[in-house]
Amino acid sequence: MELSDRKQKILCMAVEEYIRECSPITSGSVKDLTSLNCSTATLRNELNALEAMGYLKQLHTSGGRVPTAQGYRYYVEKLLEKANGSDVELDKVKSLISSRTSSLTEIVSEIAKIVGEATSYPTVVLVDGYENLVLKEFKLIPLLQDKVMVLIGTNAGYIYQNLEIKATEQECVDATNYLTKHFSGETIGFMVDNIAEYQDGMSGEISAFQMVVNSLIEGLKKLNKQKLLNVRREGSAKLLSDQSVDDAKKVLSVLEDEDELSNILTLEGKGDIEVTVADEDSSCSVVKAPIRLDGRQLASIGVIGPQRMDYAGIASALKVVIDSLNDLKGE
Amino acid sequence: MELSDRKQKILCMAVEEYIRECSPITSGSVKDLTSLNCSTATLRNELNALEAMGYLKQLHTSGGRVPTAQGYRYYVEKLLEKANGSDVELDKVKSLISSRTSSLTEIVSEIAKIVGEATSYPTVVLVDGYENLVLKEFKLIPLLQDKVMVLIGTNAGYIYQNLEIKATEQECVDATNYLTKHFSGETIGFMVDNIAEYQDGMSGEISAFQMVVNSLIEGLKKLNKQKLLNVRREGSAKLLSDQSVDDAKKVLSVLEDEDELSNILTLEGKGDIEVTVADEDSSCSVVKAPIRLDGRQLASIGVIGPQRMDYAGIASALKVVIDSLNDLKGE
DNA sequence: TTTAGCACTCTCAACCTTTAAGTGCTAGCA
DNA sequence: TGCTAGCACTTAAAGGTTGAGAGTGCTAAA
Repeated sequence: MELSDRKQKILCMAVEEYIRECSPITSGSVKDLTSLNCSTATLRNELNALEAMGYLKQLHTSGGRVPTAQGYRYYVEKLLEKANGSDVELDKVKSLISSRTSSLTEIVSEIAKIVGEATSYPTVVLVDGYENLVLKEFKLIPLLQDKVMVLIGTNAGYIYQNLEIKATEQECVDATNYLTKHFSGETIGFMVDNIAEYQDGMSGEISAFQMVVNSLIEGLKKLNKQKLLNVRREGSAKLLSDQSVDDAKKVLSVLEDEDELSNILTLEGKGDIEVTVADEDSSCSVVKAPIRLDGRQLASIGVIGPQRMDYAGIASALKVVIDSLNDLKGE
Repeated sequence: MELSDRKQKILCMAVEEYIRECSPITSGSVKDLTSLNCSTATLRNELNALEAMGYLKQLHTSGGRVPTAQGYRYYVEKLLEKANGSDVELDKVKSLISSRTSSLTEIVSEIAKIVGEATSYPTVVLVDGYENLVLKEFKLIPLLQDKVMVLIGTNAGYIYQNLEIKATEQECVDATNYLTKHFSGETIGFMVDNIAEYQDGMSGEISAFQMVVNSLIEGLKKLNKQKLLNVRREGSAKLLSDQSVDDAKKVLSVLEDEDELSNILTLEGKGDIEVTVADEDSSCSVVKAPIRLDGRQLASIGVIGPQRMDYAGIASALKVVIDSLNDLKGE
């Protein structure tokens, strides 16, 4: 059922006002805050209708109305239709891009920091697998005490791995060359899936370095299952001032539970920005988006907060950031 | 002024009980909870005396007493005298030790995690400079796009650095050999301070790789000024249940302020475990300790909480962890 | 030095009252 | 049919009162 123009206007204004002031919306405040030329009685009828449709609810008979989860959702949908840029400091995003010499971990942490600071809400970035990273460079370096450090350059920064194996300088060089020759330009997923085949096809030339390569692949498989989670806690102290203790507690609990964060950040659809509004089932609201590079999804980013939070600001900040990242070519 | 045995007993019991139950101590509860054979009236006199000395205070005329900051401090001092081990999972500490292949960052994060989980309080580890790390191994690796990755093995894990310079394979090998020859076994501080001298004394042999070495030292100087801070938020949601909203907010604010955390973690004395009790000046309590390796201080670790927190449990957990680490020889 | 006894103080919870805000409803009007 | 004015009704919030209960300080006696 589609809402009349006036109902839409009233509902959106109500949600925004409630997000801002946290005080229930009354027929009087609607009259003051909109340019609608009608009496409070008329507005009361409208509010009554919106309540009957499930968008608003009264906390008690004579105390104004507050948005329901459904009301928030309606607002958020309208919002995403006309999502526009925001005042995120684009400079920061750009400097991030130029610093691609960093490790993936640093880059992820930097993205979380930028969004966290721009929105003043807790922000989580999740890299849930390295399959889609594109390989650019390999370096295997023998270290003291039978260890080998593997340095893998990708289109999204470097990743490191420590292997507990004994290998000679020459074996490392051979392995480096072998990997560079066959897998440069491919994704990590491709390499892990196809390495066996490559080795089968050249059983003649297999030598000592094969052991090194196998160990690396084993390591990567393990690494792939681990999730790289970066959590920023911007504004979590502020939650206590802005929200009921109960709501704040819910958000803080979620932030401490890494499994739940992973679940939350898993993207449902193929769209861009997705919003989940807290209701009886989910204890906090999330605005999340995929991070892509060269068209492949690498990670997802989510801003976590209570039901009453600044969806508009967050969504537009996220949009700016992920658009910048998505535009970025993995040189 | 020294307290009588009985006063000591009463005060310590009062603090412990208040930490546990968060309800004011009355003459009745003291009688119930201690084995002292005297009447409540006598105990009232004692409580009165302790109040006059500043260890306890009444919130209102007839409502029992709670410890003052001074009272907590007295308790904590007594506590540290007889600090004993706890049920921290020593296995975890040991597995940490065996995983010295990791990077310093990973090790620091692991220490914070162990203590955070053992105490259920927010825990911060601060590495405020790399001067005292002992150098074991160098590897300079030329990468694509005019970059050089520097891998420095120390007695406390590896540190990485990315240099934005152009260098040949041979220059990197030369630099690696040069550094290994002169500084293996020394501290990073020594190397940074003395490198100029070494170079002066051998102006004849200075060659292309000098540029690489200089760039590395510059980088290390910069790195040395940065502080490596790892913050775990264990139990920060629980704070909201256990404490007044105000106290919880204070702790959460501190956790968000990296500068303040650095200040807090700076050790005052030369002792082992230090405890600061929250009072008018400091908004939260801290139990902190130095992390040493081979007798040199590398970092400090602190557990942050409200005034009313489990000092005994935290102090003993910290003691176990830092003793294990201090015993550790940086092979 | 300790104890028993007692008057005193203060919080807390329950209860009531008043006030002001905001509503739903109805009847009348465009 | 939609809008409006008016009015009775509801409710939360704030303020005040009360009684009960817990715990104290003080005093006099052991």
